Amino acid sequence: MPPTKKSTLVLVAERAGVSIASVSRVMNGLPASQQVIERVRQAADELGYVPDATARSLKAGKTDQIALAVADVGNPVYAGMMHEISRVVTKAGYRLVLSSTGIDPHVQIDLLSSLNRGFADGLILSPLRFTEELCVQLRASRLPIVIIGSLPAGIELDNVRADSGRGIALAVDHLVEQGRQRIAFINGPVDTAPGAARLNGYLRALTEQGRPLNADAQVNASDFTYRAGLKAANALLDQTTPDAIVCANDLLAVAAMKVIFKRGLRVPDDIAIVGMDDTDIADLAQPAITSVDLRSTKRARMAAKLLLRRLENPQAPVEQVVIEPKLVVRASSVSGCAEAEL
Amino acid sequence: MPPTKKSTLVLVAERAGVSIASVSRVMNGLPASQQVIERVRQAADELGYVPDATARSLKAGKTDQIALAVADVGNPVYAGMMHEISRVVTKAGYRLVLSSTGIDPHVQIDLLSSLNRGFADGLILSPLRFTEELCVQLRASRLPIVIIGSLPAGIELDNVRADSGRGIALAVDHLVEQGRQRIAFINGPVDTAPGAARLNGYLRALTEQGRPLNADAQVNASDFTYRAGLKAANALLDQTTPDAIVCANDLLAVAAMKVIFKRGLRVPDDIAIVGMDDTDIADLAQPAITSVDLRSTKRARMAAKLLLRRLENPQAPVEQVVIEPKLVVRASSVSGCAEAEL
DNA sequence: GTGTCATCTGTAAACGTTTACGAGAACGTT
DNA sequence: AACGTTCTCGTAAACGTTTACAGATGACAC
Repeated sequence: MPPTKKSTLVLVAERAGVSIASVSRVMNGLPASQQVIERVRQAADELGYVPDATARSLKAGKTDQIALAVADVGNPVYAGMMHEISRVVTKAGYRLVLSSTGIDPHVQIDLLSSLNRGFADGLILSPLRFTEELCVQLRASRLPIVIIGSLPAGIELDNVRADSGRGIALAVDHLVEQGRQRIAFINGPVDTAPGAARLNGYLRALTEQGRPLNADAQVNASDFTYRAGLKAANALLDQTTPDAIVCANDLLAVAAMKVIFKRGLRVPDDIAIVGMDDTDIADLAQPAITSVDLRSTKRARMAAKLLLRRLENPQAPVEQVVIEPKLVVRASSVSGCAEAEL
Repeated sequence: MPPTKKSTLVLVAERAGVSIASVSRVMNGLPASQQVIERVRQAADELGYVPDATARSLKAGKTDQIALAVADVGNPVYAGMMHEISRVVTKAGYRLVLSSTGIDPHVQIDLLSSLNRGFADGLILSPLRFTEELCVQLRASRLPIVIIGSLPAGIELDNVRADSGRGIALAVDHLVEQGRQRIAFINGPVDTAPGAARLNGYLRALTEQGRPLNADAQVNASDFTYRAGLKAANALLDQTTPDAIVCANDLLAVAAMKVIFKRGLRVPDDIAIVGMDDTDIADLAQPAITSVDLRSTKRARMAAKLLLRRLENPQAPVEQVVIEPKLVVRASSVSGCAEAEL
């Protein structure tokens, strides 16, 4: 199948009757006489020569690769982020190396140590949990790292995060405005960074609105997935009867809605629903789901740019960006306008 | 931020008072005296030594990287495939380099030529269109390539594809069985490989069922996306009144359903819907959408395994796998059982 | 004809590994 | 004591580039 064996500078040089240095220069557009240029071009064409990326990397001390590590490639939020990051770094001439770390922090630690082997020039990391060991490795890394998500104290890295607590507050305030009284909350696991922030935002928002905190009104799904959401929603509706549910992401929201329908209740008439992330799913659902836009593609773009900036200038001051969430109101939370909204 | 400068074999060797060959041997677990092992270990620890991936690649002639190129990372089908491929190749010790090629064949051609630079050991490619130039490059590649999707004649590469034409036929047959009379079709662009196969399947299935081929009953969305689906569905319903619609993927199906609702019609009572790909979206929709499962994760897994096999044994005979589609029946196509299905 | 300068090109070192080869040591056998 | 084995370890070459340096050539002015 391979038509010819791999050809190198040496082979091209022999065929062109010049030194390898000249070949290298011609290939890189450095000054050379017209005659040498032509002979090298021809020899290279005839041999189908392409310079070897590995050798070049070794010499140059850079790989032109950027590593991206996210918890779950299957999650549409992360998929969208990947897409955006891929776009930005590709335009800057980098390749993207993908790691799906899952929820286990150990995989991330392995990743960090192999990053130090220099297979990439930098890393964009979006960790769900921070263990002590992970923090140690983060501090010890010799290569630039940008974190998507909030950082524990004592780690000075470029990062960009959404204020998801504030996002939940937007949702709660909106529901209060709509006259909802019993606002429940379906969260993901609270031992993750996003889970903790969202819980925090929910409690704070209710308090600020002068609402009682009712333990029954809050359940935690075992994961940020649709299937976990079905179980959580059933548990919630077994133990209480809310007139609104805030969900920690859109998958949980659509699961909640499914459970509500199955129990013969209506959305938004009986129960209003608000999701989070503003993915396509919120828009596709029937009725369309009000959702807090955490600007995931914007965050992804910023993260990529922060990393590119640091690769250019390793001495740049650490930058920490917080992106404001935005509520996108759709039919699932506004009584009486379900049809108008469509 | 970087705590120490990068350390190399030479530095470790100096500190341990041995030769670099000994250090290399110890690091790779090759035989050495107890004394040398201990001195090297200690020196390496003190210096925080980790072997350099690039240098190792150059010497070994392999990168331990596999490239994956798909049209659109944002599409949930591809996201799921990526996830699966990532899982398989990671377990085999490879990293995954991601390329989002978009719909432009030129990006793929660039990718192929840079693949010949040797930044990866092999490639998994899922092209939407085959241009002549792409075929030339595919034939000329020195590195193993596995194609996901069907191949034009004259290209001998490992590949794994779904019989999506047959999938459409399954959908049509199912709808006929359900007593539907006017079965319309919302396809994607027909100048793509999947679009052509699906159109073909639709026409053949109708013919085999002895149904008339009605030009009005078929529209092509400009893309396999939700937004394009809305326009296509509106166009379709403006020009004809089907009692069933087969859609070339789930996004188009959910778009069609949205349009149907907006026009005050019911699913499945007035119009039955069948999608394709059997993504989460089909399951989440309300009502849940019957969908043809093209086994994308299975195809992805097979593709990854084919590539791993070829990397082990470059001489292995070319393998071409066709995966049979399967119809997953849900509420959107079965009259009167909408509630039962939930 | 000599000196200065610019321009082009080849030699060789370097990037950080792995590994073939051979030298030497340790040890047992005769 | 001489010899063969076995084991350990260092020397050096190799992987395919880039690039500092110096040598060669020619042009030009004096």
